[in-house]
Amino acid sequence: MMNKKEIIKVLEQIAVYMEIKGENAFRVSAYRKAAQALEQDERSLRDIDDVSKLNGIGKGTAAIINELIETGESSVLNELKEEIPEGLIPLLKLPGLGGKKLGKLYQELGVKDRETLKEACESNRIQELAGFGKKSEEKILHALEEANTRPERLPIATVEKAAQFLKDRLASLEDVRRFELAGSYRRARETVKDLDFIVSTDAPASVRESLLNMGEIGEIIGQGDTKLSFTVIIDDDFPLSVDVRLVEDEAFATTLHHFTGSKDHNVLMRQLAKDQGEKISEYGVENVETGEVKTFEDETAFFNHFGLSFIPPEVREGRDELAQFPKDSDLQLISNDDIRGDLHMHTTWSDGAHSIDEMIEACRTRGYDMMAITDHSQFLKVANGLTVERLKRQHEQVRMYNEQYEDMTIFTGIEMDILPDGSLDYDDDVLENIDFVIASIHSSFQQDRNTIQQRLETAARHPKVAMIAHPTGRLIGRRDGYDVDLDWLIDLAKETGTILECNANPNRLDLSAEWLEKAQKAGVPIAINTDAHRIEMLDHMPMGVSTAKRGWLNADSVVNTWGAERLKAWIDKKQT
DNA sequence: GCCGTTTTCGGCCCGACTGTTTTCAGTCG
Repeated sequence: MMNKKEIIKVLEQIAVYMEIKGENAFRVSAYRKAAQALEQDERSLRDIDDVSKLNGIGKGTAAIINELIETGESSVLNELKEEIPEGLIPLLKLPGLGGKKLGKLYQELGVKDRETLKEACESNRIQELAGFGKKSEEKILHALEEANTRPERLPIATVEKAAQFLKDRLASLEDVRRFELAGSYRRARETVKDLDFIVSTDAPASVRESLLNMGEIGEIIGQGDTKLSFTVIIDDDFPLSVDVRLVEDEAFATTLHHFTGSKDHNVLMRQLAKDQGEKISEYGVENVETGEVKTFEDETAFFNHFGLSFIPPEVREGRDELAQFPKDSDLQLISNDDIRGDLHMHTTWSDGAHSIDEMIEACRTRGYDMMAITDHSQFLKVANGLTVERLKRQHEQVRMYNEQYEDMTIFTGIEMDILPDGSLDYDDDVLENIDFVIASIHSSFQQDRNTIQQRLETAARHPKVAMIAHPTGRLIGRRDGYDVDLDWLIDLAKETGTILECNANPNRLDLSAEWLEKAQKAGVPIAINTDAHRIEMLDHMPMGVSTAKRGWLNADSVVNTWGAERLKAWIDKKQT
């Protein structure tokens, strides 16, 4: 029997094949919408009695889904596959090639995969085709070469530096009135395709000039009056695509909203506008009857115009955010201002770069009133993990600092390894006097699910273990986590009163937004921590908060908002 | 293909830019 994920994939595949076949674009997107409807429904396939009741799934797509459930195959997809070579599918990802053009290349030149496309370019047959030319041919060849070297989406951690560089650059330009980084970066997706900047200026030509004269420009992809596309190369790395929109200040809010997306969110907003006789574009909201265009000072005013309150970019995914944020909404998603402390960080005692008091001062600067010093335990020798003796000495120091600072509660802590054999790295009597014990896995990732889960269960059931850190162990774009059933882990955390972490390091973001959402529903408290190994890494906190927002977490689900006393009471409760 | 007290047909978000044309289709976000 096919699972939901596989069915979603089939529907999306059908859409892609139809696109190349040259089917009506609305028909194509109907299949995508059906896939989306399935994806956004939280229920498992078994719990949905009639798929055609879902909004976006009708007679046709329901028949396909039911056929898949019954037979594991789709006759529609099978027929499409007979008709259209599979090798064409990945070619759709090449910039500049859509379904129409690819269909033509297939029909007229017999292009059926990368190789035949390359040959067609090299034998100069493409420029002969109506609608194509010399430039198209060169672009396709170029795109084919690029596709080998560049991944499609990049983990946000890898674009952080370039994003900061461009922000600094724009901030330094006199002709820039205000600007913002929009797109999926602003929505805090885990990976991004490019960086989208919205820039308010009265002198677009000057800003364009300044940007294009930066030394870090790779190639200019396109430029018009309001739009500028180029690649930047920061750090001798790969080229990263950047889109800049230059707008007059009165259009800034609507342009920012438009290019923050998501596409699906924009569609919802535009339908809402249409229902009240208006039309949304980058430039404002037009009254269809009078043609009058209204502009807004900021996004809040824009949302208010439609009877909504400000919808955080992180939840603009075209789900039910419009219904969740009416003007008088009392829904308070977690925000940066709610965070009162950071409960996972390292110092020079293990593999951190700064001393205990340097970290304390850094946390005070960030306005916190609680924190935990959590170095590595003895098992992690490469990280200079603390022996029992060193641990005790460190904690004496931490307690001393805790006495010293009246405005900060400093918990003694440890990030204790869960060993490959399933045991914990310290004996109970060592753990006895520690305020905040974190348990985590740093070794033997390849063990089977059962073994991994036994390790996690030992930790979660231990009365002194307050939290499990980076619960999946993944590194985005680099390493999958270990094998764990997260539904199981969330149930276990709920049963044992164990906090789960949302690790704010942009390489991790672990748990991810979708699991945070499930954890909150189950009533499991979440801690958002930076796992900082140096002072600057404390500034990853907003990435964690944004991830939490994507998971619709409210402030009360996040222990960082509780304050030291309430947190301590929660930990104590587990031990009794 | 889906949807609907503006409903069973005729829409389906909207606009910029490119390369091809010589007024526009295709692609993209």
